[in-house]
Amino acid sequence: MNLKELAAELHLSQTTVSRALNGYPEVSEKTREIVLAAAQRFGYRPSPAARRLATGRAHALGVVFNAERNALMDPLFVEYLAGVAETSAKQGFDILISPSTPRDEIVTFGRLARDGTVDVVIISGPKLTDERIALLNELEFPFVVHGRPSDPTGISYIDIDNFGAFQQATSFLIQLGHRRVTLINGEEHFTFAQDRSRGAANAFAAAGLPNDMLDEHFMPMTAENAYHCARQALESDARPTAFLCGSALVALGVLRAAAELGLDVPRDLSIVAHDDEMPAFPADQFHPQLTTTRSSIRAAGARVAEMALARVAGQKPGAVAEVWPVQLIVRGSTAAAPERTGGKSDGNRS
Amino acid sequence: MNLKELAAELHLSQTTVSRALNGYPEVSEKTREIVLAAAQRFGYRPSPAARRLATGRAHALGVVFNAERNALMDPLFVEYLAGVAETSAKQGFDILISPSTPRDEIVTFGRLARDGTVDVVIISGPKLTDERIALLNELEFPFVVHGRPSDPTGISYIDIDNFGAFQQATSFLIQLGHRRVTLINGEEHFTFAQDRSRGAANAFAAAGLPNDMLDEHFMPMTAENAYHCARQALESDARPTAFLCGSALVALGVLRAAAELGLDVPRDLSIVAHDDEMPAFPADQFHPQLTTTRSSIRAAGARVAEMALARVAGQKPGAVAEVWPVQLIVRGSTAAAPERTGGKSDGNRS
DNA sequence: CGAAATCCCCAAAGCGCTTTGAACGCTGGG
DNA sequence: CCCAGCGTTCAAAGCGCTTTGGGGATTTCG
Repeated sequence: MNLKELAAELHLSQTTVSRALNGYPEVSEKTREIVLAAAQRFGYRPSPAARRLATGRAHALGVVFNAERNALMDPLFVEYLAGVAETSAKQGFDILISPSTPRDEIVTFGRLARDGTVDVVIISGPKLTDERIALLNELEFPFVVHGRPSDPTGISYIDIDNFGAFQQATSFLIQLGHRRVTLINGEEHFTFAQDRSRGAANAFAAAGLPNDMLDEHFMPMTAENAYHCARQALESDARPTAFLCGSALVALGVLRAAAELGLDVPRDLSIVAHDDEMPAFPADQFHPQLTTTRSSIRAAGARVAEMALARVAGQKPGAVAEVWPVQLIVRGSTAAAPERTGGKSDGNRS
Repeated sequence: MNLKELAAELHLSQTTVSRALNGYPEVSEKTREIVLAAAQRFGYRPSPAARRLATGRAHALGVVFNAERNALMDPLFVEYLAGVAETSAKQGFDILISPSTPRDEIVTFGRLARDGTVDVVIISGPKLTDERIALLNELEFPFVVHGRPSDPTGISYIDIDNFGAFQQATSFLIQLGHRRVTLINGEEHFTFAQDRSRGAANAFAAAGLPNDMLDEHFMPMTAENAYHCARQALESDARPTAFLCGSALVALGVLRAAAELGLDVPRDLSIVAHDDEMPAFPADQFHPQLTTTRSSIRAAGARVAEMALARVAGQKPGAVAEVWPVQLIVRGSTAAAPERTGGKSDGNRS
């Protein structure tokens, strides 16, 4: 049943019926009720395609996702998507997933913006110099960002306090007596990795410790990468007594390296990981349970979708800039640093 | 730039231009070339919304996904989605994600089918009695199934050989001397869980062993559930010497239980897991490396999307019914069953 | 009581594409 | 020389909705 038929059934014009259904004021309450009742009764549902053509708005929100073989952030992405879905479903917005490889990502964004299949897109994981943001700005296409853009002026975004989280975690380790700390970070060009790096460095500086006791590595955050990195660090002369991990997956790799080398966590080695709350891998289900800096990536997804919809509804870009606090949760993977058996001068050992 | 403008530019009618672009035969090659060149030059892109309204086809494929707080299959879902995306991108199809809770899943499917926002939907994880399939059949809306429906007549589907995989894995364990085996399976109402169950049972029967040596548990396949289940089994009188796991996550839970009880894998306990190839948790990155029955959920996603598109292109439902073989890959988590120190009569022990 | 304001409602014009039915110019057989 | 037949092209009618620009009733005010 379409609008014309419904209107005929009611002996009203399409105009009136349309307006009644969409809550316009120039229709009397009486007829509105009649119309709504009839629509209900006949199970009338307006055609999204027609509405889209007539209004020019798609009632959909775009998310591009990396379909490259190494979808690194897998478990995170779904959880994030669930958050986005949560709010967008509430407002009857569709979610359009556009697969893309990192190479033609920018083309994908261009297509989304020009085609009009979506009204707004969400960019996640902003980089130091982000061409996606540049493009959308140039096209004047609405978007919001999940993460903190390097230049946030005129951009609505939401981020967690990566700086604070890693500063806090690092301070905590320093207080426990740890001096040699290895930070396994994400890839260097992501702003979040930079923030975390600065957070950790800041804690060292605040404690009056030299910066070179913080051994930092940037890499895609997989368990395997982390494993290799940790093995190498643990077998080196300047063996760290603590690891800062960018994600629970990274912690998993570190745990494996420690186990293989016969190191006990937390006796020989402390581990703090950032935890985005993947339900598939709850940090408190690790062995030992992980000390984490915790934030909900799902909640962030929900919020960023909210912002995206607000943006469609006319909210100015840059109107929202939230940085969510991150809580340090101390569990079983951290302890006081072991006695320094080898003395300070590790260099002599080899 | 729209069709009318492009046509005006070329001094041709919209009809001709439209046909030239869409490859209809009733336009001469000469003008087709001209039109295509001009379209290229002006960067003309037809409006999806208008096309959708005119043709009635959305050029989109629907996937509903469970946005409930416990998105159990998280890592799997992304990998699967990546597969779907891979092929649908190739044919320029959009992917529409519809979030849903298990409760109103059926409503979501109904909406998708009636709204015309998608041309076809993919159902995954069919159940023994599946109301989604029933609904779409009744509405005569195109769909394909990822997994094997309990009644596959007239339905296009693709599945992996769950029966064969678990039969093979179980036989392998039996050959290694294992007699008490615990199977941690998915939820009972899924067809794949039934198939796996039958596969394992069949192996026991074929070896002439009583069925009650196979201890089977149905549950959502999370690491935590598996952990609790494994603890209980390992602390019972009839302690199993081997586990069959429905997924790598399940194996993770079992590994933790074993570690906590001081059991060595594979010396004291063998583990075989089904592996859907989640890149985030490669089975060969576990410690010990997991013996698995391996299949690519991503490839399955790609294939099922292909089928979905074929379905849109007019292929008859039920035209495709593929069951992919599953390979047993022996790694370090399996070994010969330990000597039976306690004798056969475990019942006496308590 | 007439004019202006107020309410409701309507006819019709798009939105940008596809597709039907017709017409055009040309060739070739009768 | 005429007409059927073919290859190309076109004008116009939708697809189902929103929205503009009125236009009857009814009310309100001078």
